[in-house]
Amino acid sequence: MKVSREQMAENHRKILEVAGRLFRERGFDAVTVAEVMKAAGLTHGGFYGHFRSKEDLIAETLAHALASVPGPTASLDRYAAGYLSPRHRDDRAGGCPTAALATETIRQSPEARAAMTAGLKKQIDALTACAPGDSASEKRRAAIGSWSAMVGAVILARLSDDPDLSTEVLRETRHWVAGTRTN
Amino acid sequence: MKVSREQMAENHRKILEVAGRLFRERGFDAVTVAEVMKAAGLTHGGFYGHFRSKEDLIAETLAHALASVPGPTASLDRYAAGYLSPRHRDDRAGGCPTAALATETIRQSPEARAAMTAGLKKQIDALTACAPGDSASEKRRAAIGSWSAMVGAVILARLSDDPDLSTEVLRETRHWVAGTRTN
DNA sequence: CTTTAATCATGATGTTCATCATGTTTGATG
DNA sequence: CATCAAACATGATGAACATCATGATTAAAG
Repeated sequence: MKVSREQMAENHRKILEVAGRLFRERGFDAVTVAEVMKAAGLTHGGFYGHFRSKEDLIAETLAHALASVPGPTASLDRYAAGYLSPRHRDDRAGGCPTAALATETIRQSPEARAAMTAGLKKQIDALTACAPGDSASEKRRAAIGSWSAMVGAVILARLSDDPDLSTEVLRETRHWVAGTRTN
Repeated sequence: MKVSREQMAENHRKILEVAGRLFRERGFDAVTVAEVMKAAGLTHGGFYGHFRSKEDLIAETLAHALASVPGPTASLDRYAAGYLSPRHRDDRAGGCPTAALATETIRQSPEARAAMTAGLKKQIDALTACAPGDSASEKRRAAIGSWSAMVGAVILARLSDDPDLSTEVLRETRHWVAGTRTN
């Protein structure tokens, strides 16, 4: 059952798409290759025509997901408001790959970590461009500190089983980031 | 081969200890029950005399590890300097359980998440006590924002495969946390 | 239109693991 | 010191899963 060149490219993209959602939702280990393929509308046997291994899928999926996520454009505060919203907290499958998979990606393949590192650099640069500060180094410091706080806050907010504490972490971190000295 | 009451308690403690290190190092899924028991100097069969299941072990291990980790005592800056040190970044097995296991604990049992939530509350309270600020709410905000930034920064620093970027994230976040308006 | 080879489906295979069944030793109890 | 049961060891068991082998279908190329 051969398919057209375009259909194959579309299948490949679909696999990355559903794998991205499944991984963010349930983690790398809990998601099976067969499950990813099924969610993509295919059978598990065809997987190895697209990827060398599950490890390979993970690395490619991370690169794809990090490239798809919208970065900051306007002000840092505006971006933080969206990132630190309950909406984002509750949408693991569609949200920031870093906040969803950070601690487990540390133990993945060098390729997976490289994809994450590239995403981190891109994000810091984008945040630096719209960060407050009088000098380039001040802007970069604000970008790095704010990004650390945003990622940490979403992770902590998701971790808490106390809804009040969870939203408090988001809200207070947002105000804290906005209230940083150099604005 | 029955052992004394004290020996059994010691074995139990040892299991929690080695499980804590192994989980932080390699994650929940990659560590096997047999491996934990072997590292504790026992065989895998005896495991179910101590715990109902692996899930149970995870929850108890988290509670144990979070209780063992030293919290902030002196100033917030002083604590941040240690937490955001390369030494802590490079010691996953012995470092902060939250920074090591946060994103995967979100998908664990309610008991495991409850342990993490309790740890988070304790940490926020301890940080609030030594945070800068003119009012109680300012102190608490500084505690929450700083803690989010600290956890996020260690996770990002571990994620990066670029050593320079990694230490930059730690250093800049430390200065950024120290330079917050209310000090 | 014929040939070729790529894409996917179906159905193993072998391993890894959590969990359990059973046996053995020996603290604890009186 | 005799009994009992707890704690651990040894050795299954059965399920889950990544990966592979093989075959069918059909785009693509000439």
